[in-house]
Amino acid sequence: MTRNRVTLAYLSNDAARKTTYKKRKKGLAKKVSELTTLCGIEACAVVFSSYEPKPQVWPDSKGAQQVIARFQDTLALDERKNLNQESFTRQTIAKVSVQLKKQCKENREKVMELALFQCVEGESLDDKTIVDLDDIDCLIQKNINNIRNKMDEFV
Amino acid sequence: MTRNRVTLAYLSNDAARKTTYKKRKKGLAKKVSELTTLCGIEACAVVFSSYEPKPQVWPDSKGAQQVIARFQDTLALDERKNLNQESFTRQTIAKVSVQLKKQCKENREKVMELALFQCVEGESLDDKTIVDLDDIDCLIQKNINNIRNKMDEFV
DNA sequence: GACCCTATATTTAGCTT
DNA sequence: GAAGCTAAATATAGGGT
Repeated sequence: MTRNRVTLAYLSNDAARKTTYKKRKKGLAKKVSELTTLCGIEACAVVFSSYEPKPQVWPDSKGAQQVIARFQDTLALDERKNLNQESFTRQTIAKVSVQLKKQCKENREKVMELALFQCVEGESLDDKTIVDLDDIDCLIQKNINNIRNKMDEFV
Repeated sequence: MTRNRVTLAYLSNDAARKTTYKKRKKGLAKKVSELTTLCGIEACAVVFSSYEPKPQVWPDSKGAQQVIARFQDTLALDERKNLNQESFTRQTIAKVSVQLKKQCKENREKVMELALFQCVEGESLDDKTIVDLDDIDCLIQKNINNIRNKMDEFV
């Protein structure tokens, strides 16, 4: 007698698939039951098949519904946490964005002061040493855009 | 070495319970996975324990949610069917109740005819053979009440 | 095809490290 | 207390009825 050497793939033989389904369904139910009693925990399983008109559930319809309700509660909770996390991140990014703008403005003013000072001193204006204000504007805008993109990841 | 001889009851030993939980949780997950792949069906399992902050679900959160959604759809459908069944039963009982009342009325009339006939014939009225109309009323009322009670089971 | 049987595969309790 | 080991228990594929 050659015995089982499972290949763990979809059983294309209809009859074999059905018998295996029935056997393993029973086994699964037992495992769920044992896990709950041995460990004193809540568990459920739901199985749909074309062999039965209704879904098969363990420990029973009501018990499964209770476990499912609890599961969905945790999902809802996670959702809220994520929303909180998201709004927190948005706020943080918004704050940092404002600070950056302010800082850029201050820097720009300092550069202008420096340029003015350089003019007053009568030194010849070297294009390589003097910072181009348009370049600074461009950098500022780039930074702000980066921050905006980061924010958009959370929308 | 004395090996396992399971009693299939809550494991009061904390450490043993935890290791058993971890092992059997893994086993359960495998069983769910195997059942779905071998038989090409939908299945899920949900487990709550104090060993993990979140519920453990298979095949994964999304997959489990799909199976659960389908399960809850069938529940809703059953609910609707039951409601239909209930209203059908109510209607049937109401009809039968009306029929019974009518029948009782007819019976009462027949009894009255009989009593009248007995008087006309001039026979001495024997209290034991003549039916008491109040008793009949009482019986009719009892029957109607019984039917009402049956109806109330479906409310 | 459903149900039982049993050889074999798989799971797991109790150890050990 | 996690991770690995192994004997024993359990699940089940394949076969028979």
